[in-house]
Amino acid sequence: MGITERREREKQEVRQRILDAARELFVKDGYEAVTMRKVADAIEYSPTALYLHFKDKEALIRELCHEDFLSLARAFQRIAREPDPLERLRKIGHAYVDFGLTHPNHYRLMFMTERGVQTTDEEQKEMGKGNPTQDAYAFLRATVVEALLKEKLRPEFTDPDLISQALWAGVHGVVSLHVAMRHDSWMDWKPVRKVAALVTDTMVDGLARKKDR
Amino acid sequence: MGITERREREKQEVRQRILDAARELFVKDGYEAVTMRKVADAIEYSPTALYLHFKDKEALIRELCHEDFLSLARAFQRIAREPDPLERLRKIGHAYVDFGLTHPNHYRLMFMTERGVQTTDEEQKEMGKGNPTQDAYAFLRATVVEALLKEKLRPEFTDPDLISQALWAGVHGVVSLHVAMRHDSWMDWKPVRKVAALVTDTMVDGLARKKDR
DNA sequence: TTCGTGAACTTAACGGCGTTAAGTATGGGA
DNA sequence: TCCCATACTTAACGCCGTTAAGTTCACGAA
Repeated sequence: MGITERREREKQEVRQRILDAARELFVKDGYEAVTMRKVADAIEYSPTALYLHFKDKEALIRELCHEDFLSLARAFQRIAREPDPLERLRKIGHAYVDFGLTHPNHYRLMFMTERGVQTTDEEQKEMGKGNPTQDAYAFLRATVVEALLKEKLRPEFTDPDLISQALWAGVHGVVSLHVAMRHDSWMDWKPVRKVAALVTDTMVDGLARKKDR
Repeated sequence: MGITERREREKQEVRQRILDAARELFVKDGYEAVTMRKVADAIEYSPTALYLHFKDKEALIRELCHEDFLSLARAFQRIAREPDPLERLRKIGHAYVDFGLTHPNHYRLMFMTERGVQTTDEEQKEMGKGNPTQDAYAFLRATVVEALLKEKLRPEFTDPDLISQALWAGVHGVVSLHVAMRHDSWMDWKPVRKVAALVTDTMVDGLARKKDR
C-alpha cells in the first residue's frame, strides 16, 4: 500500500514549498532577509515547522545554493569542448563572471563569507572534489595543466595550483568587488564585463608564451 | 574655568574606552561579534550608554575602521617616492595585500560587504576623494595615468579607470578570497603572498609595453 | 545657601531573531 | 477500539539593536 509513499511525497512537497519561499526572499535580499519566521509566514506554517524539514537556517540556505552550484558546473561543462586551453581559460573566466552577476546573493554566500565548513576527505570525495565535471576548481586546474603540457605558458610558470588560484583570484576580484560595491557612490565603476574581460585577457596574455606580440 | 573642558575630556575618554573595547572584539571576531551589550559589559556601563557617544552600532564600527583607512593611505604614500610607475604599481599591489592580511576584519567590512552609504558630492570632496594622498583609488589611478603618459603601457590600453579597476580587482580577488575562504578545507591554498605576487606581476607585465621579452 | 537645570547614565521595555521544549491533533495499523 | 507515530502548534529562552522614561548629581545662578 502506498500510504507511506504518499506521506513521504507530501512531506517533500512541504519541503519544496519552504525552499521556494526561502529562495524568493534570498534571491531578492540575501541571507539576512531570509528569516525562519518570514519563510514560515509565507507558507502559512508556524516557524518551528521548518525545523521538521531542515536542521537549521544554514542547512536550508545551503540546500538553496546547491542547485546554483550545479548550474556553475554545467556552464563550465559546456566549455569543455573548446580545444585550445588558453581560449578555454578565457571562456571559464567569462562563464564565472556571468554566474556571479546572475546570482549575486548566492555568489556572496559561496565565496564572500567565511564558512567554517569542515568536511572530511571522504565527504569531499563523495561530493566530487577533484572531478572536473563536478568541481569547478578542478576543471580550471585541469585546463591549466593542459596548457602547461602543451607548452602554451611561459616556461617560468610551472605550478598549476598557483596559476589556477591566480586566475581565479583575478575574476573573483572583479565579481566580488562588483557584488559588494556596485552601489557605492564613491567610485565611478566601469562596466563589470569590460573590467572582467580586461583582467582575464591580460592575465592569460601575461601567462601565455609570447608569439607574435 | 576649565570645567566644561574637563567634562568634554571625560566624555572623550569614555568614548575612547568604548572604541577600545569594540576594537578588541572586532579585530578578533569581526562585525557580528561586536555587540552593544558586550562592549558595554567590557567597560562596565549599561548598553544604552553607548548611544550617548555613537548614533548606532554602524557609526561605532565605522569610526573603528577610519583609523585603518588612514594606515592604508599612509602605506600608499610611502610608495609615492618610487619613480618608475610600473614598479610603483607592483608596490601598490604589495602594500594593498599587506593591509588586507593585517586587518582582515576591517578589510571585510570595507570591501566585502554591501554598504549602502550614500554620500553627497560635497561630502566626498571633503573626505579627500580624488586626492591621491587621501584616496587610495586616486593614488592608483594617478600612477596608471603616469604610466600611460610615459608610454609604459601597450598602446591598446588607454582608459585609466578601466586599467585601475582591473588592477584593483586582481589584488582584491587574492585578498578577499583569502579572507573569506582561508579556513575552507576544500581547497589546497597556495601561500597568499605568492598568489598575490603572481597576479600583480602577471597583470603589470601583461599591460606593459613589451621590451626584451 | 538653595534651587533649577542639564548632562550622563540606568532601568525597563519593544520588536526582532534562531532555536528548543512541551503539548496537541489525526489518521493508519494492531 | 485503542495505540502511537507523525506532523504540526504554542510558549518560551536567550540573544540582538534600539528607544522611552526615569534617576542621579555637579554646576551656575539667585
